[in-house]
Amino acid sequence: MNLPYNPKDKKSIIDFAKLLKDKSLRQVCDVNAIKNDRRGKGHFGQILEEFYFYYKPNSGSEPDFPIAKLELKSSPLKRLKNKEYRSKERLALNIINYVNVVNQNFENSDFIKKNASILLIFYLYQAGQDILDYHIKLVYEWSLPSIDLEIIKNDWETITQKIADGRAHELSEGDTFYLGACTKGKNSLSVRKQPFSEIPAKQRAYSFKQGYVNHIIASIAGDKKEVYGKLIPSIAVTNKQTIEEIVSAKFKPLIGKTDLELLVQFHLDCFNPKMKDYYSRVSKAIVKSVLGVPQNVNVEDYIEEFAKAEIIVRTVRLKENNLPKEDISFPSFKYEEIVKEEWEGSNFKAILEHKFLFVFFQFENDQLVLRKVRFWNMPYADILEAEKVWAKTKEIVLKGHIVREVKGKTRLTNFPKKTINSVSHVRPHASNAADTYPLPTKDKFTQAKEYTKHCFWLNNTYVRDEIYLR
DNA sequence: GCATGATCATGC
DNA sequence: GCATGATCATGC
Repeated sequence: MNLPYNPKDKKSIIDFAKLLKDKSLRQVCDVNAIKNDRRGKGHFGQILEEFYFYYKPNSGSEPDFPIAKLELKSSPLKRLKNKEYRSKERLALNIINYVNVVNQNFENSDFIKKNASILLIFYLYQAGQDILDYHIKLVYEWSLPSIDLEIIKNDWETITQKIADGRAHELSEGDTFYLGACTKGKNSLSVRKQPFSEIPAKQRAYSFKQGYVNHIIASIAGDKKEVYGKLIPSIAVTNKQTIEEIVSAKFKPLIGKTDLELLVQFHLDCFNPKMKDYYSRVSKAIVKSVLGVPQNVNVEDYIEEFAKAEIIVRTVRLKENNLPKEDISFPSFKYEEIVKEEWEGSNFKAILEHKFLFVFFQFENDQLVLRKVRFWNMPYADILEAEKVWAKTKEIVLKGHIVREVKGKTRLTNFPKKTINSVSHVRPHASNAADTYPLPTKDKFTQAKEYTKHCFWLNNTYVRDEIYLR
């Protein structure tokens, strides 16, 4: 068959791909040849390969166009309320071959062979729409930028080291910054062999984190009228220095100083100690000053490396006995959503697989002292513990067994308590009792169709033992 | 003193 | 108006 492009010539492939811009699959492919069972979620890329570029999908370690050394990737965009475009998800790359990778180094790895140069095709996802009608928005050839290479190499080595340690089954996306190891496969039963342990490991693929994909989108969209993400000033990660090292170095001279000393040092004189949220505001302001972030923006939105890695910054006040004064809350969950989720795709697991930056202050003679700064992500065993809390919560909502008893103004619930699990528990997270989300099942005890918003919390004892003291 | 339920304050 | 990060209040 005569191809409409030359598969040995990179430019020819890219030129042909550019014709996809502002089109849909229906407009460029022979739709009648596509079977109905190929039209579901996840088939966009396969249809593109088979019915536009005319080659059979492959999953070898070579790129899709081996001679031109070009990999083809398509991925969905979403549109925000403010009309800006963002990546809908992480960008999944090649499957990690646990057995082979331990004999490779970064430069000659399957990852580099496959993804050094990628032909990126971004389309706008619209719920309910036939995938044949998705609008193709961006077509671009992209290669690993040198500015990110050091961090990505570090990430690759972190993943490889864990496999070499016989801990492939404990991999988590939170282990790394830009390049993650995301689960891949139909469900948690998709496992494969690892070289230094008998334990089967979940199948995983390299992936660029969503925040990193947003950065790619912003850089390739250039000065387009439609906004595709944001370019953020960098804290200038210099060669051979990790994000951890840079941030630690910035905080190091300040460890042991009091909140008042730090406020003076950074000319932050606008905080009234009588304000209810004084400490959280002071902590945040200090963190911003240390990292060079203007006071009116979020750290996560301003620092390029934090945005790309989707690092979550949390400040914690410890009591003199090292116990955090409060547990740590997350956004409230919607009852109607959690009952439809599976653990693998759940919001809670997604949060727990993030990289966190914890900033610890501690009370000392009624003063607050900057004690420690720590990058952290949840170890695999603890994610399994959190899963129990999540599963129990889902079950309770599903059965409508939330309320156990009403005592005056207080309702006792069956949600997992702090004493049940070492990692996490469920508590209200609302403006007041009337601040509710609808229930999928009427509550058996109160007959209510809605219930006060709740969220998952990290136990303060867990934060003390596993994040602060460890 | 802590666990659990309830609520606050801000910014977008 | 509400999402988010956080703190308050009360009973055991």
